[in-house]
Amino acid sequence: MAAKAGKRVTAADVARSLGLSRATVGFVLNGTTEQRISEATRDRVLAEAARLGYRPHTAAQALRRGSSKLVLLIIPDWPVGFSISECVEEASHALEAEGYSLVTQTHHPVGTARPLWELLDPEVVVGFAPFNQDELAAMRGCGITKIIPGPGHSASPPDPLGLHDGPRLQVEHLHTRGHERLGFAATSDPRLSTLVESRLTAAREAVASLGLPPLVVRSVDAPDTAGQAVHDWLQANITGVVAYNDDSAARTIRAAVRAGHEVPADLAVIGHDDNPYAALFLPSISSIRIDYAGLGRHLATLALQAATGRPLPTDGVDAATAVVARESTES
Amino acid sequence: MAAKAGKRVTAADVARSLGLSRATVGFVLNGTTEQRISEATRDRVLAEAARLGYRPHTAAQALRRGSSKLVLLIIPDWPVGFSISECVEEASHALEAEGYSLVTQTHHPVGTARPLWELLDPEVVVGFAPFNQDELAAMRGCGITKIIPGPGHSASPPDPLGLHDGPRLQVEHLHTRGHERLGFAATSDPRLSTLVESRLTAAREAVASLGLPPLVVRSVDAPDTAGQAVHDWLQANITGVVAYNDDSAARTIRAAVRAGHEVPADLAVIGHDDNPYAALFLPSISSIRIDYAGLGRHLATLALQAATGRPLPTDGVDAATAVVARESTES
DNA sequence: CCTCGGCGCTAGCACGTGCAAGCGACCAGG
DNA sequence: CCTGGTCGCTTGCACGTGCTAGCGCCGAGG
Repeated sequence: MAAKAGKRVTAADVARSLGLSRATVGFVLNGTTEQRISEATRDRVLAEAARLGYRPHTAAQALRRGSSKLVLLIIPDWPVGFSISECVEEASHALEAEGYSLVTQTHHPVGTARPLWELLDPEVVVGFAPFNQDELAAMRGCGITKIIPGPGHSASPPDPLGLHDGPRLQVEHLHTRGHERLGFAATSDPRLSTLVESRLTAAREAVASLGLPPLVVRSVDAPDTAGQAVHDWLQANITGVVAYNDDSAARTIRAAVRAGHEVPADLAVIGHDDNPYAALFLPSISSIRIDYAGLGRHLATLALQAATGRPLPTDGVDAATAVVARESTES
Repeated sequence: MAAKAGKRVTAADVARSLGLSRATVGFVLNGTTEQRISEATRDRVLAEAARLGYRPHTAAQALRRGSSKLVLLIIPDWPVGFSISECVEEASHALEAEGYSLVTQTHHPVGTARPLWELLDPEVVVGFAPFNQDELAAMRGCGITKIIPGPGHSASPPDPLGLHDGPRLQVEHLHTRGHERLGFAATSDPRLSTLVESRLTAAREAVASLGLPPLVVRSVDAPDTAGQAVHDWLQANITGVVAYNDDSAARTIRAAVRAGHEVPADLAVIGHDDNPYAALFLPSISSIRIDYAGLGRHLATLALQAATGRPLPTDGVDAATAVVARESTES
């Protein structure tokens, strides 16, 4: 059944075993339509390949064809929780259907580990947030040209990470609950800066379009700054806080409760990302649920589009972001 | 400076540009000691390679040398939080020093995405928990023989994930605080079963060695089962709960507080993994901090050992697990 | 019977690299 | 002047695959 111990089964082994040429085997296994192969031969080859446990040598394929059929997904070091794996799973699936494979790397900004694009030379590199100039330069230096989101399309049109929809929903949720004066809980963590900025901007737009007074922005990283932030907000008659994510929301709530205030009576707070801990918190935290599966499919479509060139019907983005209402905004 | 647009710079390009043979270039770039190369030539080659921006073609190297120099780390889909990236980063670093690279894949058990070992053919596959029979069979089918933890060494001697130290520390921590009758908060999530079992076993051993009454084990997955668990524990005069992880701890605390009890006065709870949210919870959750950096170095050592064959001095495992005492166990 | 076309298959090159074997030049010793 | 050895470099093969060009055979048409 299996091969002799330790040796790899090659297409040549299959050919030899059948008394055919290696080319024929290659044609069958690749399903080449250029070349006509009789039904009988095709079946024999497939059966023998299966019997011997033939696996194409990826490195040889990549060498010959010049492309690795790999897509590298750079995952930021955010505490986005494990829901991201659902996104990865879905994207992998969609890519596999086209013969591509997904490799992920969590990018540790402070670290110096060599980025994977240097040695996997993937066809496409996909990120959740735009890459900075240094990263772009490094990729170009490795001959990688297909990058998403590219410098061209500054923000991917369909808004992959709910950069606009999420904050808008947060603001609208608080507004419907009667909150007019809103604060924004940010973090000063530099590695999050781009995403914080994106979400803050989106929240500002939502506030403006509703005709509400401008957001009062504060950082809530450490307990003391969070306490100060809560103090400032209440001083300014803020009654609702849009948090950058569930972590910021938790910090805000913690500081408010510790200062003797009631959540949501004195201060309503809504987070973002629907981290699993949001539901466990006391009080449980209202949040924005992101459709990670849809996001994964979307990213895969983008990647395939870039890889193959053909535009692929962008069959309606189905990444549905939604509010999950919990105790931190409901009485 | 850089290459002509779109074309890859090969060792042959460097050689041609200098009027040397490709072999010479290869010897210099590989630092081969078998072959003597004059200092002058060596410098010229290195300079020209740098000038042209030469990058070895990984696929070609892998093909020729027969090994991919890749280590695949399978990360379980646990909500272990993002600290795991520190572990990955550290392991990458240690592996790079030996010319190996680390690729990670979060294993989504319910998913059907093809495992990466099928197409990267890594030299070693490393996991946090032992692999099951199906996975082992699949790997062997792809010709992967070096697997950690292997079926041979059932549990890696130095206890990578704090499988023994962590639970022992939890029990001892509660015991020092005067708790004699202890409960164990588990989860019935099947994908966590192996780790839960490991930690439960370790906790039982610790309890036994201290001469305490046996652990009362309950699941705390859903709010109602958690409520029942808390009820059972208090009924049995349990005063301290060892939680499988911080998530279980949070669920336990939530249920206790909701039932009108005080934490830690009525029930002290200690979690595991020191998830970032443990410190934010109300009350903040005592936990076990794992030395992820040390764990990463350790895993890298194990992988190199398996890859190269030479035993590599296991220079003292420095993975230090420690208790982080917080409000959920301190008055 | 000869020719011609198509079907089914094969010979062989190329991809970029690592490395074994070999080859010319130079130098010292006899 | 010849010989043997070493240094520095080159020729060339192998890795496993994708795919182009071509080859033999067989049946049909003239």
